[in-house]
Amino acid sequence: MEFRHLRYFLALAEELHFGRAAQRLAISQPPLSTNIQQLEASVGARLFTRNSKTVQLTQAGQALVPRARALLEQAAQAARLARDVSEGMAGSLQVGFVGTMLTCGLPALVQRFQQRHPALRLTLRELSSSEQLLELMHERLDVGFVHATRVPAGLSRVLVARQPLVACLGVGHALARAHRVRLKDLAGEPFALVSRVVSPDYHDRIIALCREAGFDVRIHCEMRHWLSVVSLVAQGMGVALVPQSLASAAPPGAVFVPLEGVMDSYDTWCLSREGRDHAAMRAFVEAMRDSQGDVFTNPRLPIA
Amino acid sequence: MEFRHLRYFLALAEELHFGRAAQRLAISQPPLSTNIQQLEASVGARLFTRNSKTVQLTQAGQALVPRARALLEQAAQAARLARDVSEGMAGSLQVGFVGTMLTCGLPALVQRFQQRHPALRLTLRELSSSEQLLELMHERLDVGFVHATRVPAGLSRVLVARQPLVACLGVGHALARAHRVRLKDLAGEPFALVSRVVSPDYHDRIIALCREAGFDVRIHCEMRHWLSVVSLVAQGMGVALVPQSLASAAPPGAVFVPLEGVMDSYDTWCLSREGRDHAAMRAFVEAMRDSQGDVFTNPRLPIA
DNA sequence: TAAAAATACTCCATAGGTATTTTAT
DNA sequence: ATAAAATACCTATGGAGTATTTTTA
Repeated sequence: MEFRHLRYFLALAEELHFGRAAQRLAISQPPLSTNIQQLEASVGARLFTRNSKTVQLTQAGQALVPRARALLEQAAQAARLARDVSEGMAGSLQVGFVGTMLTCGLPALVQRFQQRHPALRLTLRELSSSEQLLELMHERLDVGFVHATRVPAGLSRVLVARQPLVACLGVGHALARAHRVRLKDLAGEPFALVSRVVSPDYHDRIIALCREAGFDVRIHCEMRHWLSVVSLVAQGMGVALVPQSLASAAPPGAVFVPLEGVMDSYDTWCLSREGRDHAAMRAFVEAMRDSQGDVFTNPRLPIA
Repeated sequence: MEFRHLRYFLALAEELHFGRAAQRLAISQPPLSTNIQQLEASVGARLFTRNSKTVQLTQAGQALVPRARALLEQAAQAARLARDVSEGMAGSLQVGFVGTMLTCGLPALVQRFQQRHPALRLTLRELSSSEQLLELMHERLDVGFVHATRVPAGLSRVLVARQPLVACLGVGHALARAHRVRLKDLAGEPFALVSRVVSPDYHDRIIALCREAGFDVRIHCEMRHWLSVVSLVAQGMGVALVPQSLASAAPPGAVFVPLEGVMDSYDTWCLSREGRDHAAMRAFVEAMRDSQGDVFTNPRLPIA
C-alpha cells in the first residue's frame, strides 16, 4: 500500500467514476484502474463494484474511506510537526531556574515566549544552580538560569540579570530608615543566609564580603529558599544580604537598604548546551538575549 | 513522503547506523542514504545529525518517530479492517425482526453469531413486517425477520421458523383444560388481535380462518404487540390465536391449547437484499439457514 | 449501441545496485 | 588511517501514457 493508492482511492470514492477521478488526479484513466486494482490486491478485498455504467463502494471500501483520509491527514501532520520542531515552533523545552528569577521578570518573559511559540511545551523547574548544572550535563534540562562563577565546558552562557546585593532589615531595625548602610555596621548582627547546600556560591560570597569588611558573619539561621530568608527578616529575626529584586516580592515587615561601597553584583546567567540541535532552545536563549534590558529591569552595572 | 521512507526512517532511527539499518532492510547503504535525504527534503527538516562516526536523531527526528510508527501501524490496520469487512468479520449489520422472534430463539442465535464475529456491530430493531420491507428496500436494514405472504422483487428469503397457531385462553376459561380446541368453539368470544396496522398479514388471516370455521371474529381489542395480546388474555379479557412460541414467554394467567383441524402455520422468513455486496449479511443469513433446526425448536411442518 | 472500465503495450522516471569519493575522528 | 556516509553512475522495475478491447445496461 502506498500513499498514492490512498489518494487515488479517495478521489474515486468521491467521484465514483474512473474518468472524472483520473481527470481530478491529473492522470489518465488506465493507470487509475491499475492503481485501484493494486490497492485491492494489497488490501485483499474488493473496494468498488464496477461495471461499464456504475461504480460503487463496497462495504470494505466504505470502511476504508475514513481510514485513508486519516492516514493522509496524519502524514501531513507528521511532516508539519517535524518541520515545526526543527524550526523551534514545536516540541518541548525543559527550563531550570533559581528562586530569585521569580522576582526578576522570568515569569513574564516565559509567558511572552510561550505566546509566540504556542505549540512548544515548556516545563519549568525551580532548582539550585548546582542541580541545574548537573541536569544540563545529563541533558535533562535544556536551559538553566543559574548563579555560577564558573561554567563547565560544553555549556554556553548569556548574562540575563545583574543586580546589586542590598541589606534586608526588619522595619524595627535601627538602620531601617537609613539611605545607605555600610556592611561593617552589620557586624555582630544575626544573619539569615540561604543554606550552603542550596547555594554555595552565594553563601561563600557573603562570608567573604563580610570578612573583607572586617568581621565574621554570625550565622543565625540557614534557610532553604530566598523567600524564607526575607520572611524571617520581616519577622525581626535577623538581617540578610540579598539580591535587590527580592524587594519586589517582600512581605510588609522587610526593608531593603543599598550597601555603601560594595560593588559586588549578583549575576544570573542563562546556560544551555553548546552545539545541540535544538531550535527551540536556541530560540529561547535568543529571546533571553534580546530582552535583557526589557524585562530584567534592575540597575545595569557594566557587564564584564 | 512514502511509506517506504517511513520504514527506512524507523530502521535507521533504531539502528543509528546506515550500514546496519540497510542490512536490516535488505537493501544496500547508498539507497538508504538517498531515501533519508528524500524524506528530509519532503518533510523540510533535518531528521538525523550524521558524520562518519555517529548518527543521531535530531529533535525533529525524535518527534517523527512515534508518528511514523503510528502511520505504518494504522495503514496495516486499515487494510486489515477492509479485508475483515469484505469477509464479513467486521463492519455493521442492521437486523430487523418482528416481536414473536423474541420468544422464538432469535436472541440466543444472534448472541452465538456475535461471538463468532466479535468485530461486527449488530444493531437490532423490533419492527413490523411491513416496516421491515420498507427499510430493506431503502437499504436501512440488511436483514429482516418477517411474516409475509409475498416478497418484493430484489429480496431473497429463507424460512427460519414455522409454527402452528394455538388458542390462547385465560386459565378461567371453560376450555382452558381441554387438550384440543376447535376453532368454531370460539365463535362469539371476545378476541384480542394484533392491530392490522402492525401486522396486516396476521390480522387478515385470523379473520379468514374464523370465517372458514363459520363465524365472524368479534374483535374486542386491538393491541400493538403480541405480548400485549397474551397479557390481556391472561387477565381474562378475551381469547386469541397466537403463534405457539409465545407460550414460552407467557404470564401465569394464560393457557395455550392446540387447534384441531387448523393446518395453517405461521411462518417467519429471514429476508435480505439480493446481490448486495455485504459479506456480513451473507454470513448472517447463512448462519440462519444452518441453525434452522437447532434454535427454532418448534414443530416442523413440511416446508413448502 | 454507446459509454466506460479493463487490457496491451510502450516509454521513461526512479528505486536500488556497484564502485568510488569524501569526511571526520 | 579508517570507518562510514555521500556521491556518481548504471540497471531494471514499474508507473503512467496511448491505443485498443471488452463489457453491460
